[in-house]
Amino acid sequence: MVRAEGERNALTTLDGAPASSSGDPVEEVLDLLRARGGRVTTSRRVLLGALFGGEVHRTAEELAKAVHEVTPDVHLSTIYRNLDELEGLGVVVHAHLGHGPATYHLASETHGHLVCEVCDATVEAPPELFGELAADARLRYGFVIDPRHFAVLGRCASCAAQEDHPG
Amino acid sequence: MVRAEGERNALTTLDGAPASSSGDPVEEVLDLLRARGGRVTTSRRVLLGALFGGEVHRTAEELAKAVHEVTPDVHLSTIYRNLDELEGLGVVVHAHLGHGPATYHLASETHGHLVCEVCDATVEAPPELFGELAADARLRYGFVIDPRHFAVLGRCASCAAQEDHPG
DNA sequence: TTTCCTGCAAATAATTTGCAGAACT
DNA sequence: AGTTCTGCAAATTATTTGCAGGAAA
Repeated sequence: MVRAEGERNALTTLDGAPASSSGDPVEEVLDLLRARGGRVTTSRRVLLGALFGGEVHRTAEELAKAVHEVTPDVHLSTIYRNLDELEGLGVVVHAHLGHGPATYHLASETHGHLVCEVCDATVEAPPELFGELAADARLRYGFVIDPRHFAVLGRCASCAAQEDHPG
Repeated sequence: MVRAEGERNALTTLDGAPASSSGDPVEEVLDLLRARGGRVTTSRRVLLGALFGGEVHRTAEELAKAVHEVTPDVHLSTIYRNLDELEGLGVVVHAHLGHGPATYHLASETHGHLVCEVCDATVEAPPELFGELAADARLRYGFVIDPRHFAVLGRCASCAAQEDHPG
């Protein structure tokens, strides 16, 4: 289940266009950004570096902390603006896992989330888990669920167990 | 699908104890509150009146507006505190439907939510829709999903249609 | 008369925005 | 040069909290 850092690939969700440059996923995204009229800046490169390495789910604040280890002067508002930009590019998605701040992750890391209301543990669930629900929702309501932007709340295994036999 | 106001019942989730008084659901909840050492106040009675009549999903702000039509001096912070109290009693639950403020509704109105990311429309989905997901989540992860505190994001029928044939 | 509840003001947390200067193309 | 980004400060939104007076039991 642990994923090596180099293993992550960029732009897999963007219709098969073979990314141009180096093979470095960060540079691939930066190329895309430039192709869309955006500018390649240090803060964006470092943010992407943080996104492609490290924990999957991170808040803007946590990403800022990672960015600051390389470039301490990047302002939090810049992180927010860049995450927004990257989301528009389809590279990043955010999700609201229970209460607290939103978390951001790579769009290529598509999954749903099961979030424990008691201990805040997050289980990443493969999209298949939602297949039946997706089919039913479409059939009954014409509703197309978004498998990426997802948080289902409840009790994780250990917290549920503790509630069944308290004390 | 439209539900007459008087039809709503109180305390259905609380283990079968037949509520004492008048049959008015508001008064039933107030009895419960008093039994737990709480005090029956005007702001609580009016808030419960608002919850038992009117739109199902409302934000604290919207509930405050409804309360103010009867008693204009109830402070928003009191609404929050009372909603919290009622949630502790199991009478009310809140859910985060996409972005924006939390919404509150009666615990007896149990359902999941399908929220459109484009137009914010909310479809109330019966718990059965999540049956398969609930079973799989429990089987594969030991995770017990909470069918009440739920928001699945995606595209509603009309917004999904518009994306398929744009323009 | 004791404990709980309320209004008010202020604090908090997460995020957004206006602006003037700095950096990319 | 011309547009886009950035840092900073301040505004916004949603919610919480401390406190001192007022009300329910």
